[in-house]
Amino acid sequence: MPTQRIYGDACTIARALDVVGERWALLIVRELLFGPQRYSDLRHALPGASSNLIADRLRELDANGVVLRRRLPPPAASWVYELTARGRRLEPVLYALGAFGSDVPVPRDAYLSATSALLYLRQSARPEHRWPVTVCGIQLEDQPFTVRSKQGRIEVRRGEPEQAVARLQTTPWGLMELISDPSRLSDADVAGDPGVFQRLFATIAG
Amino acid sequence: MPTQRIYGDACTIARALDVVGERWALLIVRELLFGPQRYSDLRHALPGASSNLIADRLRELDANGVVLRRRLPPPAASWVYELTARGRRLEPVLYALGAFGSDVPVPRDAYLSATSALLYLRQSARPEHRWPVTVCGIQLEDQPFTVRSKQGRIEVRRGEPEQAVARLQTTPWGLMELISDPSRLSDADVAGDPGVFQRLFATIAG
DNA sequence: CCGCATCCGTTTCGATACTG
DNA sequence: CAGTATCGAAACGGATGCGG
Repeated sequence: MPTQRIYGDACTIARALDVVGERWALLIVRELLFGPQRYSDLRHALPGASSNLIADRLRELDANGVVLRRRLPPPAASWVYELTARGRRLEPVLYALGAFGSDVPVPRDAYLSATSALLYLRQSARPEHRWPVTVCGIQLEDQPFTVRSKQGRIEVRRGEPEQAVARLQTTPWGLMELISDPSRLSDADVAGDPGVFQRLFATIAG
Repeated sequence: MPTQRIYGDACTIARALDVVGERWALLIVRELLFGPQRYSDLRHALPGASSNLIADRLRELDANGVVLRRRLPPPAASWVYELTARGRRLEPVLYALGAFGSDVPVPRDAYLSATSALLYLRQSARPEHRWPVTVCGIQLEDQPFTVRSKQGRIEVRRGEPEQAVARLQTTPWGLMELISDPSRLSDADVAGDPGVFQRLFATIAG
């Protein structure tokens, strides 16, 4: 049963929290940033959230126009949740929270989703502006992502890349380790040119 | 009794929410943006929050280095809460939320705090860059604020201005009305040059 | 009066079990 | 796979109490 308590405060900050202030809501939005996800994908990405909570939040977010429940084309025939245009307007909120949270200690035995690891990569890597556009694939626990470094930025989206100069397969924590110590790339599961990842990860300070 | 639940998620977004994700936490931070506040001031600004909630949140925020509990100098001798440097790092989070929340409908019978009204003014007024620095005072329900328009921006802080070219006294909702219809300034309680407010409010579209 | 603490009914959360 | 159903535990919301 979705919650419906509100702050009763006219401030835009409080009104935003009326929509995404309940527990787990913003983490569900986070998981949808790089593309649509099924209910079971969300459960896997948010192992600490109970199933009814995720279902309730999705209903609320749907009712508030933040996410959309959509049926996949025939062969798949399952349902996915994806961000609406309004939902994507939460991106700056997530980035601001991420900047604040970077010096909050990591809890013991913390889980790390594939999306979270790639958000970290996206946020901290600074490819040089003069580098050519480069497309590579990163697969984290069977979830394929396309990573494109382009004009000083990184774009990430779910799905296999069409043509990639390199592909890396690892886990979310494995990716974090490779980022903090790119020399381990020599032991990693890389197809194609490992130098692409070497150069990209080397732009990350710390 | 302060809450102790955490997401157990290594993502910086989730870690931020471990600190400020509980109900009312970010609204307390909002109320401290323009200067220190006493416990009773916070209760007045957040009438929907129960007393134990505010006390619990302040303890949590204190324990997490977001706010500081400080004794005022002798004549006053009371306690105030103020943002730490870390707490001020939440400003971008609040602005991002405010931007998202601006198209969420205002709840019925919503309350509006003095801070919220001035955040709206600060966020939407666009004084022209060539205008001279102007200091005015705005008093909202006995709470004095100093508003300084300066190089295309507005700075707000709690307290009486030292020397102001104009002073306005009204309520938070009264200020919102004056912003939406500056012609009503002729009926407002203004001392000094009303043109200052006229020009400032006229820069707000809508 | 201020600054909380305590009490208590209600809501929400978290964990697990269950169903179409 | 995609959710419901259930239930104990925790958090919230409102009222009241109480020492300084």
